[in-house]
Amino acid sequence: MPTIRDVAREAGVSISTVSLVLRQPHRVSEGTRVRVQEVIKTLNFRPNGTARDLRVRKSGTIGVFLRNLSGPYYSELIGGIEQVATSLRLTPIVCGRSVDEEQGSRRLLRERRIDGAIVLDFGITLSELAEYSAPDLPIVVLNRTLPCPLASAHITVVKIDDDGGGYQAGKHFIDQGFLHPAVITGPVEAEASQARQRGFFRAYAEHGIASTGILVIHGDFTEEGGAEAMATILNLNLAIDAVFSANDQMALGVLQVLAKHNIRVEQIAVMGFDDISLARYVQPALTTVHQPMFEAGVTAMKLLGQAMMGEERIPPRTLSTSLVIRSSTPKKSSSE
Amino acid sequence: MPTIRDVAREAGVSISTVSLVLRQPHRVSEGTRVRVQEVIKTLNFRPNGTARDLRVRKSGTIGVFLRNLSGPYYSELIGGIEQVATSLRLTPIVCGRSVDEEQGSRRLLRERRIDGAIVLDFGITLSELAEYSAPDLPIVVLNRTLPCPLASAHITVVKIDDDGGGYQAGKHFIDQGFLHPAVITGPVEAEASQARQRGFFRAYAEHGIASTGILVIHGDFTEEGGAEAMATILNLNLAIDAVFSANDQMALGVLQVLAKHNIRVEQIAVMGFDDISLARYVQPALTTVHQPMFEAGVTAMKLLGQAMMGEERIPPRTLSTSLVIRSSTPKKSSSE
DNA sequence: ATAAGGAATCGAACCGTTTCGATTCCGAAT
DNA sequence: ATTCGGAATCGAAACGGTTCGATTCCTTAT
Repeated sequence: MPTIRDVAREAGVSISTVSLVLRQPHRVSEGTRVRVQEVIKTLNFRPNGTARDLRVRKSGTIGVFLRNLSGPYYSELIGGIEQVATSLRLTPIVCGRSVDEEQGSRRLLRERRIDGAIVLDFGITLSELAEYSAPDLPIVVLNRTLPCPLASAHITVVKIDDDGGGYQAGKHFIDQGFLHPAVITGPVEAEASQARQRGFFRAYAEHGIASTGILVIHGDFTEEGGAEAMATILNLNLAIDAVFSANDQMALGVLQVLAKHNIRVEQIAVMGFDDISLARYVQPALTTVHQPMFEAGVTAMKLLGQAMMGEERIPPRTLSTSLVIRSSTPKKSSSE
Repeated sequence: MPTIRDVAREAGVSISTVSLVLRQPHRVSEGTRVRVQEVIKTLNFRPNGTARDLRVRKSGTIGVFLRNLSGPYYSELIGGIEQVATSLRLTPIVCGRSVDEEQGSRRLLRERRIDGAIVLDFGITLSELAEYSAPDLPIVVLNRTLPCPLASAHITVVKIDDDGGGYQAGKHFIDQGFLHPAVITGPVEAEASQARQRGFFRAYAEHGIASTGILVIHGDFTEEGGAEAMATILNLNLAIDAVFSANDQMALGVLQVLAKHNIRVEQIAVMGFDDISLARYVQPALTTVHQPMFEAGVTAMKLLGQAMMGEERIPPRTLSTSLVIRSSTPKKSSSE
């Protein structure tokens, strides 16, 4: 692999001239410029990015850290990020959950191989992020709440209005006439599902139904977990007429259990959260709360861009959800 | 951000000693070792990866280049890659399709920021890859055929047996009694779909049915494309009893059109290819040919690992598909 | 007491760029 | 003829680590 030195020698100019040809061609006379460019072509010289990074102290690269790479859920998010990143001349590189402490996302952060990061993987704690973040390595965190005074001047939060989404869900249930719902929430450490549940309760509270009367059971955000939770609920033999699941995946499990017991959504309605693409396809199609992932990607990347330009203490953004009504929540026939 | 120099000064040792503490602790006496480690901790020193990369001429990083980040299809592949990569102490970073020539995957390749690559994005041509590949930057390409003599000593191919999969599909149709199939294939430039179609034809040929009697129509691998293709087929008003789609996505579109026209799979059976997770969920559940993506990831990463150890001209690998029979291909009732 | 050998530590070169300040060169202005 | 100014080019110092060979310092054998 030829270096800039080889090119310089071959073209009979100094190293700095070659560099100039590469970065600020207008500063070099036409004669030498074309000569150098020819040598570059014939030697197939490509400047070493690592060396450049070291010298200019940045990489033109940002990290996107996901929990796992699955689902069109993320692909939309990344689509949004990429759209903005391209216009900022930045290359996003994405990493899945880092199992190994020494590899993956944490390594990129620790070793400063990136100029910024967008973090969704909730396996990376806020205190870790606070430690890694710096003026030249700002971080945007998705879907988390920061302890009240911004932990670090270089961390920005973009979140979905989970509480509002939960409220929309509750409101919709009430509108359809479901007054005896049960809730399948996520793991306790998942802030998002807490908020969803809170909003859901609020809607019912406004309608005069106290949360104390609503059964809550914890799931683990997986399909199987949702199924188990639903089975547990059925065993209790309560008079419920609807189930709100804190994410779509679990709602899928709920639908399966219901189908197995020959219970129709007219008897027990089901609602999810997220609007994963599967939601549209299952039978009956799942009513759910849509998360604006593409918009989240765009917003996150824009804010990261600003932070990379030096802006500090960027205030958090909250994006609104929207209701997607499908067939799993049919209006309840008049009689209660 | 402190550098190794700061640590050295603070700890009263030379730079080389600090480096030694970091990389080969056993070579440093216990006393200085703990002292240096303490300074590292208090200064919160983290070695700069870029500087290290430059010196040792590698990054411990490999690129995974996808066409788009969507779909659990890829998440399995990446799962396989990550599993092996971790054991090799390598960090995989994934990039979507690079729109901009100056950004994304191409930049990582060109600027040698990675030590190896696994390429699925068929937007990157083989000749490009041949140009980028080198002893210290081997590449594994998925699902492509190389022009006969290996184009480069540092490119390895891992592919799915598309032809075999197509054959399995054809065989299954025949077994179920469908003797008048139509085929919805992919874009002409997609080698894979050609091979699938070829295998499919072979099965029928063995059963005495010539490919000349089988209608073929081109789709674009999307759901809408599949729907359009199916609509076209229906308009022709032919006496077909089954449709083989070169991928699941298009098959989904086919199912929708069929449903809209109130045609049941008992009249026109449908089969896809890929086994995306949706296939299990649609109504009726889609019979399809499963691609071993996880295994593909594992294989690709293993071979890349070998190539990175210096092995050259690694022969291509082909992985077998398997049939997943669901409800979209019910056995045809005796009468033809 | 001295030589030999091993452990601990160090100095300096090096990786491949960018960039700042200096130098050369040339034509125009005085 | 001399000075001046700008354009073109260059030399050398970074950037922040790793690593090789040299040096220092002990301990042990002679």
